Amino acid sequence: MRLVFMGTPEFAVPSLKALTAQGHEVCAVFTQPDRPAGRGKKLKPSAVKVAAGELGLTVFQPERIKTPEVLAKLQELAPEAIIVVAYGQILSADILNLPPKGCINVHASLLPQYRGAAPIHWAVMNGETQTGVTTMLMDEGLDTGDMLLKAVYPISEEITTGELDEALAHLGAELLLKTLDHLEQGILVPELQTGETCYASLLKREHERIDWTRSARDIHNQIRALNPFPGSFTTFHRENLKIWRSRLSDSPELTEADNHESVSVPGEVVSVAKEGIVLQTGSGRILIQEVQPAGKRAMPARDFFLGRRARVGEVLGQ
RNA sequence: CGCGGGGUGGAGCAGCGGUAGCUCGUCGGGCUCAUAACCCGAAGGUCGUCGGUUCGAAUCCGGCCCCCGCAA
Repeated sequence: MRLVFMGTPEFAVPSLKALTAQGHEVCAVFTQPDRPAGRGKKLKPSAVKVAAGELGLTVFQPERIKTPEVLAKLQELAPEAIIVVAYGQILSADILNLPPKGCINVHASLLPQYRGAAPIHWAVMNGETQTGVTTMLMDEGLDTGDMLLKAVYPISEEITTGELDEALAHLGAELLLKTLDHLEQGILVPELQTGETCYASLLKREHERIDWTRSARDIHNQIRALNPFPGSFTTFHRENLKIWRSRLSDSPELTEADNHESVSVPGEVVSVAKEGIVLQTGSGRILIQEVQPAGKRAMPARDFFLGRRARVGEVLGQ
């Protein structure tokens, strides 16, 4: 099928590669313009731009997609369908109506749950036990189009957003191929989104700070939800400290610490063990395994606390 | 030139002008039914790099390389 692909981050790359590998004709790739990123405000190309370059595809990076020039270009390209995977710009009705077979979007959640920008982060943050990917026929709303196909994926207790993102990116790519296949066969049955919906908004700085009065499970979910980006943080000795990895159960140190009946306040260091350090929370205790102090690289929590001479009884987040 | 922190034995840190120290790890020995616990001992460092100041620099000054936090 003759297609135009629109996508930006790493999540979209497997879909793009799958399309070309399957023999679809990707006549153009649209992605966000290179943005200043990293320390020196250097311009950085998007993951999709890099992949498209490797595949030898034509790339367009309009600052705004909703211009007459871009519309004219799309008309000239005359795709049968436009594939959109985490592009980052809202398409106008003119574009949505342009391809005869419509605009198809791959979204990283089981719609109508977690519409919006950060569906994976929020699914993990909220402690969901499963999520998935959905393909839909785009309309003018935010992830409100009629659903085409879905694929379910479990969220284990230890998986991080980064790991889940990668898994769903590949699952999404497969689902996209299947969707196009069914589309060509004419056996797709678009399904209206009904029932309970929720939105996954962009993360804000306050979502990153750890509130030690919450439960150990909530905090663990937060930590893995924000790994590998942007990270959860707390403070120690008045410095910011990112927490990258934690564990709830299956730890001798944890169960042993739980047996002590000592009174601890949320955020207090209960013990320093081989696997990391055990902290008290508002409900239960959590093992912190990997941390990163400001200006340093990530390191085992044990190394950090030994080097900084942390003691049992000190309190984080103050 | 966006703001800022840092590069010291295997790891994490301290030292900030006078021949390098702490915790952990490692190795050897001891205690113990046993141990990731405890005790004794040992090995291991051109202090990122180049140059300058000085009687003398990890420590002061300048260049370069590398790592990271914030902001975008």
